[in-house]
Amino acid sequence: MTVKSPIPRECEQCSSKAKGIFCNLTSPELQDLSSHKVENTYKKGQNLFIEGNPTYGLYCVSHGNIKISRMGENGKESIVRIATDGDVIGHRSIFSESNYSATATAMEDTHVCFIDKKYIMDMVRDKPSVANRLIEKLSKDLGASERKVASFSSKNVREKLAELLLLLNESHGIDEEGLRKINLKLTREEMASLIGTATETLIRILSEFKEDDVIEQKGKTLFLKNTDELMAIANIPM
Amino acid sequence: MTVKSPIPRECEQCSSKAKGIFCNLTSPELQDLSSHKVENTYKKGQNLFIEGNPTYGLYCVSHGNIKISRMGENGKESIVRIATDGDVIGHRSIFSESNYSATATAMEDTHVCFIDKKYIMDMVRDKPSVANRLIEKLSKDLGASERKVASFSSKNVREKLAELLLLLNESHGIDEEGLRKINLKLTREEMASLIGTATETLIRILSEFKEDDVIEQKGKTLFLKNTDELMAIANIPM
DNA sequence: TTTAAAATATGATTTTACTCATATTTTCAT
DNA sequence: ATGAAAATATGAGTAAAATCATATTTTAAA
Repeated sequence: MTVKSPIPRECEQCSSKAKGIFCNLTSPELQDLSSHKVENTYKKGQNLFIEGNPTYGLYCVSHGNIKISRMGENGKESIVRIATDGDVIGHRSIFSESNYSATATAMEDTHVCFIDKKYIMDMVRDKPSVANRLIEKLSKDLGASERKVASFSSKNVREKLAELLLLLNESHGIDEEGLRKINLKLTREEMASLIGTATETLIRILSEFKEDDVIEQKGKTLFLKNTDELMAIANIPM
Repeated sequence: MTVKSPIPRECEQCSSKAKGIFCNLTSPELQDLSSHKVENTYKKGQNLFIEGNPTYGLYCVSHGNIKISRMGENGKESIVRIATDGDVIGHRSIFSESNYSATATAMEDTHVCFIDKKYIMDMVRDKPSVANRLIEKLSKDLGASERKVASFSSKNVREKLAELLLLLNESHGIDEEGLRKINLKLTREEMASLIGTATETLIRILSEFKEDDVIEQKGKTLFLKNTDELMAIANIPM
């Protein structure tokens, strides 16, 4: 039995603080934010919001992994990204469209803080640091998204999968027994959806990677054994 | 000989104003902006900036089409988008990375205003309306980019091409003889690069569209004859 | 604990799109 | 105006990945 680290009740202690858009706020400002947030827990499979619904505000992930996905016209789910501890969700939608363009689903039991749209809007107007951090965050998100488009338009599945494993390593990787463990439970179908390929194709190439000793699989969990080789496969310059 | 509309010298008259991030500024503020901008003309093929170069500031397209492209690891160009009259370029890079992630190339003789990074930064800090518009713009750009990722991961070339034609219609389409004319000179190679496919494949499917009377080609210019059909092909709900 | 359902895995076949080849047309520089 | 280069076009062969089929393993529910 492991000792769980307690979930912080105050924004000041929250993992979202450093990564998020509130990192430059003063203590009193954070306390005000704290008093305006609404804490929520979601069980595995529950939705924070659904594609097409009107936007209510911003979500800060305090603990847990959340799947952001779109439903394609063909009925197939396309996963946009996996948000994790400290990530902010919904910040794009509240500033561009009136409705969410994707669905957010808890991948496990999750602790999330909700901040009302109006409070955020006021903050962006009154606190330059928040506006600035938000601009920075959106810019980085856009950069990442454009990189993804570039990958999708020039890479084959093998290259895209290698790239995905490296990205998951950055967002969810932890050290374990000298290897990098992808600390995230994903079905093969979900992995396939992240790179826009068929589940069977993904499984096949994953098997090739195992064959080539680039990754290892214990149960459902993936371990990276050779990130340099993955970089080479993904065509990422070092 | 056609009568050219004069290119405005003042931001207040500029086509960038309405679309851009400065639309809520007062007259004196616009005049100050005007006096800080640097006007530039670029001949066809000249670069505004190059991928990897440090960022200097923001570019407002007053007149002309500008290609934003990345060089893939495989040596093939991947076109991110085509910016046109009123568009802003480089706003993402100056707020996230220190270097441009793409190259901007004039597709014809072009008139562009350059605004220094520091001036923009100060403005974003001091004028909430500018920060707000910028946040909105980045949010919309991110939305568009995420839509593109979704398309790329679920659509085949035929669907992507139909979608591209519709997008070009929105950004560059004009009415002519009851049809929609794509008012933009693109080589087939460039069109292919916009949707991440091989040039030959693009030409083939374009021929199918001609066959099916969905588009028409006069010289190098494309005309859309049946946008509803294109929507159906692209799987875009009406 | 047993059983049904879901997920993983692998093979066979088909489809899609890429590559290579080559012909024709268009564009551009001299 | 003319020739070279670039762009467009189309065919043939190949490669990549999707689909369909089915077996095995894992997971979760009764």
